[in-house]
Amino acid sequence: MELREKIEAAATHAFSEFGYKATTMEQVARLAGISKGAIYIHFPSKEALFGNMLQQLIVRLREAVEAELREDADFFDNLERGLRRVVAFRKEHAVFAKLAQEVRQFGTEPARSGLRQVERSIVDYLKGYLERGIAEGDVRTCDPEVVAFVLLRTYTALVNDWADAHEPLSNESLIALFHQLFADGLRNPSKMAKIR
Amino acid sequence: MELREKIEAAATHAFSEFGYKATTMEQVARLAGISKGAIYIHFPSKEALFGNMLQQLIVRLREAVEAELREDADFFDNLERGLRRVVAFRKEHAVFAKLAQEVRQFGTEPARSGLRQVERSIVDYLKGYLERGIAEGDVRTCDPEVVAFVLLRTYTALVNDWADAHEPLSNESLIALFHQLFADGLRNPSKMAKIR
DNA sequence: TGGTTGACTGAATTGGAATTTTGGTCATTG
DNA sequence: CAATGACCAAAATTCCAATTCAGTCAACCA
Repeated sequence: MELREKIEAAATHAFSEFGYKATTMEQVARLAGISKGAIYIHFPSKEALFGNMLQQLIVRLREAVEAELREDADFFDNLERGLRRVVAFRKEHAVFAKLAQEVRQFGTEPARSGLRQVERSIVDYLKGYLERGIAEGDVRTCDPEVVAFVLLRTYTALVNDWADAHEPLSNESLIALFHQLFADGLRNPSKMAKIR
Repeated sequence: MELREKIEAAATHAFSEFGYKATTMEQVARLAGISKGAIYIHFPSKEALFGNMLQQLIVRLREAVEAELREDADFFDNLERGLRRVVAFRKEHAVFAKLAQEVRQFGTEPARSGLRQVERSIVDYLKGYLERGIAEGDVRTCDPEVVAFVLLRTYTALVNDWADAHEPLSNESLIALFHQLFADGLRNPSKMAKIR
């Protein structure tokens, strides 16, 4: 295992467990079995190490989702497949929840801007995916940027905030809810005649 | 004008402008043109004064929305009417945004629990409204509690957070977006055949 | 001698003592 | 006797000393 990879693994572990500000470079070094100075041969700063981790997580998540998609399936089928893969990643994206909590509690600036960047990546990805859906005629014409934003925020609200005051949603309920809300809408199809 | 009403008006004004922790009882008294002690004849504590204001705002908002609803209109028409009334309330519900910002910045506990209560009121109201929509057959069967939660969170995300990184949405775009997302869903109706 | 270390530095953060502000009370007053 | 504002205890804020920690670099090997 390359030294760089050892550092990356140690950093991911530490940041995931303790958040940004509570993990020290000393700690990462010890976890990687090297000294603090050696980290700086591979990464110029703590923020760079952190950014690198987020980048990698995003890439891994995207690759996992993409492996799940089917060329021949329609947009909503694939949305469901992707969502199913994402919720299975609980362990991996617990970091994001941890960091969000840190931002709420301490306002740690690098954690905040890191999360902003993660949000941008995800919204951009969803946006491109929606654009393809529209081009192929599966999705109604809409502003893909806003819709992507709403999809992500709905997901995080349901996964992170809903459980504050309710039983947490099972993965299946979450997927069913998304399908019901966004694919088909709330309108009762047997009353379609009532549309003005 | 009753003394109590004067105090309420002064409190609403102060809390709206400065948030919870930055408004002092002295200040409210001065704004109401009375002395600090006099407030305590009508309200037992600062928190009570604050809670009273939130309560009133909620009631006024609900009444304004309800005045807009039509017995003979279907669920989604009425949702649109209500939403239109709510967005016209910008001035009034700026307090909520102000308080949310205070909670993020300082974590002021009374502001946090006040907002929790406001959220509960609104979700409860939406829930009842959804239940009627389901009973009357306008709305597809669904869990009204989760859906109410998602509707509110989507609204606040679009009104409060979307503008952090984009042009703010016009009232009309917001209403159109809600209609498109939740009433009809994203699925392109001309491809309905593709549903498995 | 190139790669690694860990003592070192200055900037940032923390803890807590001293000081100020403020929610709430109540004897006094007009 | 309704209203006031001086007063009190508690909470918040301000300092400042002590500590922590990101990042550096002279010394140290292998």
